[in-house]
Amino acid sequence: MHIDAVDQRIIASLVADARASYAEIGGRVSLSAPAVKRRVDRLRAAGVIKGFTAVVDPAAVGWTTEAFIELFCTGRTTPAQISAATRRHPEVVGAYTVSGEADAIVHLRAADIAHLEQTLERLRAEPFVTSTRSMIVLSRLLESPTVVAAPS
Amino acid sequence: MHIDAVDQRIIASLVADARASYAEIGGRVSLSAPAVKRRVDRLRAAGVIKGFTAVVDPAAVGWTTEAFIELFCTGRTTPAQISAATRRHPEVVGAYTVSGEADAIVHLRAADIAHLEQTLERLRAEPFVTSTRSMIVLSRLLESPTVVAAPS
DNA sequence: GATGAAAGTACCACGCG
DNA sequence: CGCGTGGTACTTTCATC
Repeated sequence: MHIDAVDQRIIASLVADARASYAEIGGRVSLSAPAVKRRVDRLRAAGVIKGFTAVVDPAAVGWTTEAFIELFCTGRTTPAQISAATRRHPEVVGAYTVSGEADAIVHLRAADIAHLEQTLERLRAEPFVTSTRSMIVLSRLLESPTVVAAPS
Repeated sequence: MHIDAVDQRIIASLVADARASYAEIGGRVSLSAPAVKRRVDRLRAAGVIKGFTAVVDPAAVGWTTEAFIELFCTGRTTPAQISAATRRHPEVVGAYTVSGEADAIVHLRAADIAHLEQTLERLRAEPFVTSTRSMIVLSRLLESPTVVAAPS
C-alpha cells in the first residue's frame, strides 16, 4: 500500500480533528469531498487509519494517578503471556517488551495511589513476574495522541 | 463540573467512534440528537473532551521504532525545562517526570534505529541531561488510545 | 448536480431549586 | 420564579449516488 503526500495531509487533518467534514479536509488538500472520502475509506481498509476516537482528560473522569512499571520476568516468559496478563487489567493503558535490564514496561493509569498500589499487587501476583520497579508519574509533560509526520 | 452516567456513556461512545452522529449516540443513551450535542459541547468546553483524533498505525506511516528513555538530570532541573526540551523533538510522543531513580521518562517514536539513535543524541545534548538509560521497544503488546471507565 | 441525512439553531415545555 | 435540561421544528450544510 502506497501513501502519497496527499494521504499524509489527510491523515494529519484527521489526527488534528477527527470530526472534520470531508469538504473541510478537501479544502485543505485541494480535493473534492468525495475524493477525500474515497481516500479515507482506502486508508481505513488498509489499516493505516484504525479508527477515530475522542481524547479525554483522564483527570476529569477521576483517573489522576499514573505510573510506569518495569517488569522483570522468569526466563521462559513469552511476550504473549505478558500481553494476555496485562490485558486482564483495565488500568493498563500500554505494555511493551523492551531491551535493557527489564523485560517489559507497563503504563498504568489509576484513580489514586491506593488503586495504583492494588493494581501493582495484582500485577506482581502474575506467576511469571519475578520483580517490578515502579516509576510514579509526577507530572505529564507531554502526550501526543499520535504522530503522523513523515520520517526525516 | 459534574459528569453524570449519561455523560460517561456519551464519552464512551465517542471514544469508541469519534465520527458517530449525534443521532446515533442519542439512540444509544436514549436522548435526542440536539441534547447529545449540547452535552458534548459542554464536555468540550469543560476540557473533559479535549478533541477528536484518528488512530493511525505508526508502522504504516513509516515509524517502526520505539523506545522509552529514562532521563537523569542535574540537580536544579525544573519540569518546565524538560517539557520545553522534549517538545522541540517531534519524535517525542510522551514525557513524564517520575519518582524513582530517573527524573523523567520519555517515549520516543522514530523511523528506524538510526533515526532513534540520532534523536537520542540530540536529547543527550540538552544541557540539563547528565545521563540516559534506553529501553528499546521490542514489541508493542498493548496500547489503549484512552481510558474512560469510571474509577472503581 | 440532485437527494436524503446530519449538523446546527431557535424556541418552547418541564422539573427543580 | 429563574435556571438547567430535554424535545420538536426548522434551516443550512454535508454525504452519497
